[in-house]
Formats: sequence, structure tokens, C-alpha cells
Amino acid sequence: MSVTAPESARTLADRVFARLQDDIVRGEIPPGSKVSETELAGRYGVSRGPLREAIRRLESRKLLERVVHVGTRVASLSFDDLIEIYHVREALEGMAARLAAEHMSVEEVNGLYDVLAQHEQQQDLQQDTAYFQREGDLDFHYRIIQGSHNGTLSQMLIGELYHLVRMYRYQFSSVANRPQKALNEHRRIVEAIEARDGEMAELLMRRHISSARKNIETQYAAHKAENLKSDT
Amino acid sequence: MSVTAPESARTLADRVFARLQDDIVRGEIPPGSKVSETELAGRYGVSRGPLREAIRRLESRKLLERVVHVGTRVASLSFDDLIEIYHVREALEGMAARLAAEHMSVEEVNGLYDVLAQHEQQQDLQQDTAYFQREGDLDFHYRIIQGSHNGTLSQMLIGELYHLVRMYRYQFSSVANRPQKALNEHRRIVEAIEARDGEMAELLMRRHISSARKNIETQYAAHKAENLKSDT
DNA sequence: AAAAGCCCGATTGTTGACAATTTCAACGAC
DNA sequence: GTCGTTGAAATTGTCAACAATCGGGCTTTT
Repeated sequence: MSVTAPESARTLADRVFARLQDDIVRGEIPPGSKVSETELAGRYGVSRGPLREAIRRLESRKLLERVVHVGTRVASLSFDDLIEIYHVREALEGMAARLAAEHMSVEEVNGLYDVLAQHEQQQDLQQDTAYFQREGDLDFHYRIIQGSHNGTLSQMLIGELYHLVRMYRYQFSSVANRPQKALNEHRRIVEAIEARDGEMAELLMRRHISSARKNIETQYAAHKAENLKSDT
Repeated sequence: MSVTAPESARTLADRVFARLQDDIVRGEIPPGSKVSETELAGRYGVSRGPLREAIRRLESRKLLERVVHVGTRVASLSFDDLIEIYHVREALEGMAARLAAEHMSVEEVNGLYDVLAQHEQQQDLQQDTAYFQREGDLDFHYRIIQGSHNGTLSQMLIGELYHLVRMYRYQFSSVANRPQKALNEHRRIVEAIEARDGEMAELLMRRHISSARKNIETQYAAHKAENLKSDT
């Protein structure tokens, strides 16, 4: 399912990489905190060799930042970074939706409807909304990206960008605060894909992600204003 | 200038990384060929430690492919890979043009016109056309990408994708075969950026890259037909 | 003769020790 | 009191040796 299929984690470096990435994304290791190679090596029970390999991979995914001869620290996403990411998502996922409309099989389209139905049900039941909304939302986007049948595109979104998005969501305990609207947008996107209307699918997906970005920008402005008020 | 500023190559791994990447992109090490760690370590005069770090970084940039316990080989771009990359370029550089129209300073826009004038002159003189056309073309695109003032976007295009594009151009000694048309398209893009018309800039950039992609697809079809003919 | 199994060489994965660099605190000068 | 210097501790960068795994060739079996 994942683009970088870990199979069964053939090597030590692979396992450490997976565990360390999870610990970072879930906030187990706080964003911005310095991490020591020897300390991490001890924690995961390996030597510094495989650990350094894991660090380098996570560095290229922007989850770690390394300074020569100084050390490594966990990336800490700023609002500006997140806005940048959403601009990239808008471009890439828009293209993904277009390609998905052109290349998705009927089985894959049916799968999209299944996901939609699932979300609708969870919407009604309001059970564990926070968790399912964010993971479910990603699930929907995952499927469209995979449906593009473009490995480069999938790698960039799922293999690189989405870890940052997930980390952000954990970091700010952020949950989609416009679930009904998002669900409707999802439905229209799927309909465009089923109709094989790539242009429409791209347009709708871009609007969808653009709305999410503007939502974040609004929250950011409110947050900043709040801080200014409490500072004075 | 570069996104991953090498400064003066502080560490051994950095230097090996830069040299190895250059050797790969320029085809010094043939695409698809297997590379041995000990052999490369000897060639660059370092131990396997820093070399392995360089290999990991190039692997994450898709310039090397590694199989566990088997070895590393230089990536060999297929036509399908290239088509995928151009779809991603269309999406990302379209967004870059839009953001550039919104955020570029007047000095940066003037710089674009300078590049345009340079290309025009080289066009007239027809001197060393092959080299300047391909590097100059990249220079134009570089500036617009940087003009987006979006670090994530720049990293993805310049830091990841463009090495593959350059490798492909070396590999197939490929040169833009529609230079006059491309130059006109460039000019219209710059005009849209100067007019701060982000929507138009994105549209034109997407058409520009889409045309290049279709051009490649046509060449591919011709190439395939040629092979079929010689096979029978 | 073809196929399956085994062994050996070669390559990669991993480890621990050593070298180089940075940081931080103590000290002294202005 | 502040700033610059110097030294040591800690951390990262690098290296060479050891262990694990894979591929190819040989033997063996049917």
C-alpha cells in the first residue's frame, strides 16, 4: 500500500528508519528538540551506523534537520511552511485528480465510493470523529493519488509531503473543522472522476485544497491576533 | 544559488555526494550500470562510510537504485518515467509561475527579461546552440521557480526533479527542437508575470511544459515505430 | 541431460574505535 | 561589567575490521 513498501524491514537501518519516523510524526520526540546519535542508537538498540542512515533518510524527507558537526534536530513546522506545503499539494493533487479521472479503473472508482460511504456513516454516528476524520481524509486523498498511476507523483505526495502533513496534524491536534463541507467536496470530486472529466476533477480538487489552506490561514491570523493581545 | 547550497563542501560525504552526482548526471557512470561501494570508495579516495552516505542521498533523489544485500545501480530513465516527470513539472511549475506573478520583486522580473534577451541573442548567433539552449532553458525555469518564494516548491523542482531532467538530456543528447516557439512562450510567460496575472502565468507555463511533453511523446512513438520496423 | 541442492567467493550490512570539530564555561583583560 | 580568549568535554565525522547475505558454479541425483 505504501509507496516505499517496507516489506518486512529487511535491514536494521530500515527498521530504525520506520520506528524513528513514527516517533517523530506522532510527536513522541518533540518538534524542534535536539537528538543525539548515541542516545538514539541506545534507544533503538543499534550502533550509530544504521542510525545515521535512518537520520539521513528522514533528513531528505524534511522530518529532521542536520547541521554539520553540530547535530540533528526534529523539524518544527511553522505556519509558513504549512502554507507552502498546501500550495504544493494544490498543484500536485490537482494533477493527481486529473490523471485519476483519465486512468483509474472502474474498480478503483468503486473503491472511492466505498470510502465516501464510510465517511458518511462516521459522519452520522459521530464516533471518534477526530481520529477518523483526519485519517479518513488522508485515505481518500491517498486513493486518488494512487489512482493517478504516476509513481513520481505518488512518491512526492505520499512518500514526502504527507508525513509532514500528518506531523502537523499531530502537533496541533488539528482536525478538519468543516467536515460536512469537505465530504460534499469529496463527493463532487469522485463524480467528476467517474465521469472521466479530468479538467473538472482537477478544478474541484484544487478548490478543495485551496479552501483548506485558506482555513488554516484564517486560523493563523486569529492565532497571531490572540498572541498580540496577550502580549500587550 | 542552489537550493542545497554546497558552500565549500564542509565534509567528505558532501564532496563525494557532489562529485558522484555530477558523474551520474553527466553520464560519466553509465545509466543502469552497477556500482560497487569499495570501487567507488577507491575512486574518490574515501572510506565506505562517507560514500554510503552519498549513495543514500542520491538514492532519495532517484539517481541511484539500491537493492538490499545486492548492490546499487545508476538509475536509467525510461520514457514513461520522463512523461511522469513532465506531468509533475506541469503541475509544480504552473503553480510556481502563479506564485512568481504574485510575489516576484521588480528586480527579479527585470532579471527575467535579461535572461530572455540573452536567449534571443544566442538564438540569432546560433553559437553553441545545443549547450546554451538546454542550460539556458533551465536557467529561465530556475528563476521563475525561485521567484515563487516557496522553499518547498523550489526544493522539489530544483533539488529533486531537475537532476533527473538534466540526466535525461545528457543521456539522449536531447536538445529543445522547437527553440523559436519556446522563446516566444517564455516571453509571454514573463509578460504575464510582469502584469501580475498569476492565473495567466500558470496557464501559459502549463501549456509550455505540456507542449514539451507532447513533443517527447511524439518522439517516443516515432522511436518505437522505428524499432518495430527494424525488428521485423 | 536436466534439475535440485550445496558450497564458496564477493559484496553489502554492521560494529566499535579513532580523529576532527563545535560548544560552553571558566578565566582574564579592558 | 562586558567582551574576548582558551581550554576541556561532548558530539559528530571517518575509518578499518567483522558478520550476514546473495549470486554463481559445482556436484549430485534422478
